[in-house]
Amino acid sequence: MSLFNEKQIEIIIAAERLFAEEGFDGTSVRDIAKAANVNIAMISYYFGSKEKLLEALLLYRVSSMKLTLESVSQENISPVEKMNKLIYTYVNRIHSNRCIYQILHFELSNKKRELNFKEFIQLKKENLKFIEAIVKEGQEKGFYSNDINIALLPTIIIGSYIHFHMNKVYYIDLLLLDTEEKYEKYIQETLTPYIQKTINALLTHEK
Amino acid sequence: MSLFNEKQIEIIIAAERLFAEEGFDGTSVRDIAKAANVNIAMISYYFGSKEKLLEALLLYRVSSMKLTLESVSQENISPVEKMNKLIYTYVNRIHSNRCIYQILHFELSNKKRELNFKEFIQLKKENLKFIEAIVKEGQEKGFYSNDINIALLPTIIIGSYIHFHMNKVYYIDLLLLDTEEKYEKYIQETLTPYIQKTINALLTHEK
DNA sequence: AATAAATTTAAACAAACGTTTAATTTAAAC
DNA sequence: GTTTAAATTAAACGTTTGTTTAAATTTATT
Repeated sequence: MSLFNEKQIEIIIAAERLFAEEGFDGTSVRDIAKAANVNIAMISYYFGSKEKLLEALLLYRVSSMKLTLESVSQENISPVEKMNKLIYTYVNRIHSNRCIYQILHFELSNKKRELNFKEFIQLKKENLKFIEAIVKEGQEKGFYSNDINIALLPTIIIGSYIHFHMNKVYYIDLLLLDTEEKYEKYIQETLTPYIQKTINALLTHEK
Repeated sequence: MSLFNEKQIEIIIAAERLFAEEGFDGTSVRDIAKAANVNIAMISYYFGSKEKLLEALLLYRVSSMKLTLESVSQENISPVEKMNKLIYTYVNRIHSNRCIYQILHFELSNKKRELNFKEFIQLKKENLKFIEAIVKEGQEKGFYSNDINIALLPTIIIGSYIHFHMNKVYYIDLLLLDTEEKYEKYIQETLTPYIQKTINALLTHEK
């Protein structure tokens, strides 16, 4: 059983796209109702308010983002390969969920609303544990340097991807990614391997 | 002669803080007028509209951000030291201008307003040239690998810093940075050196 | 088939929004 | 000191905002 019924999910999905594209304050409940093909009153009816709809959206997405890194850390491959797979999986997941990440980034750094980010912070902490396990395995097996700030590794991975995506307009201009296919291809074939290479270089780098 | 008079700059500065904290659509002209201690009508009087005030803010900040990396690339030090200094200067400048960067990141990735980002994109391209010059000098002198995607270097540098700052709430929790001093100190003494180390590892890393 | 509950609707609500007005005050020019 | 221009004000403008209402429709239960 899901937390939300079909109609509620339709509204959530429509709101997600609009919140990402226009911002929460830049989106009206009338916009959402039109995009979801429902009457304006349905948003209050199902969620109570526009802000509670945002909370429902966060709950819906964050809870669905759990448990994607666990399988990687249990595979029977070298720590270096594990790390590459983890970065690939991580970047892919953020890319697939880029709308909610965009919304989250705005809401995390803005003082307007008091939202509950505990679940999101918990998710980030759990992801960090998987990364930590792989790094420690790599250190024990002599692949990696012992002087690593593990807490900042996701900063580079996510930060690089998010910054690339947020500055899409600039990179389209600079790298001539004039079609959506070229943009997607660049993320898959250049950006992701580049992040993998960067993390690998950092982890194997000696003082 | 400045483009704006004192009163206009007061309004711009007040708007900058509010736009960063509450978002453009989350800030009303009445909020701005109150923060700048002027009558509501002064915003239309001086700038024409709220959106034109945002444009004025972008113009004001972007034009003041030019020419900070040039001096670094001309110093008589090794490419490795130059790169470290450049990253230090770069991160510091973004940190000092974090409000406008936050606004820019939202506006760049949002479809609501059609703003003129040409100046900002030009600034980024000029910064890239300085980075490129240092990397090529490092390659010629045998410090750096020849297999470097230079266009993506700022992605890591800025992306890591911005992501750290945007997720401040999370990092305060994770790294116990419970005072503003500790947060500032962490950026200076841990995050910036970490970014320097990462870039250095990537540049010196062999395939 | 009758009843009850859940869903959907159009209309209305007050509040807040960005902008404009026209009158007033302040500063500058002559 | 008078005239002209610039700056500032309070009030009002028409829209749009999120939310609620009460009636109508659909679905589920008995």
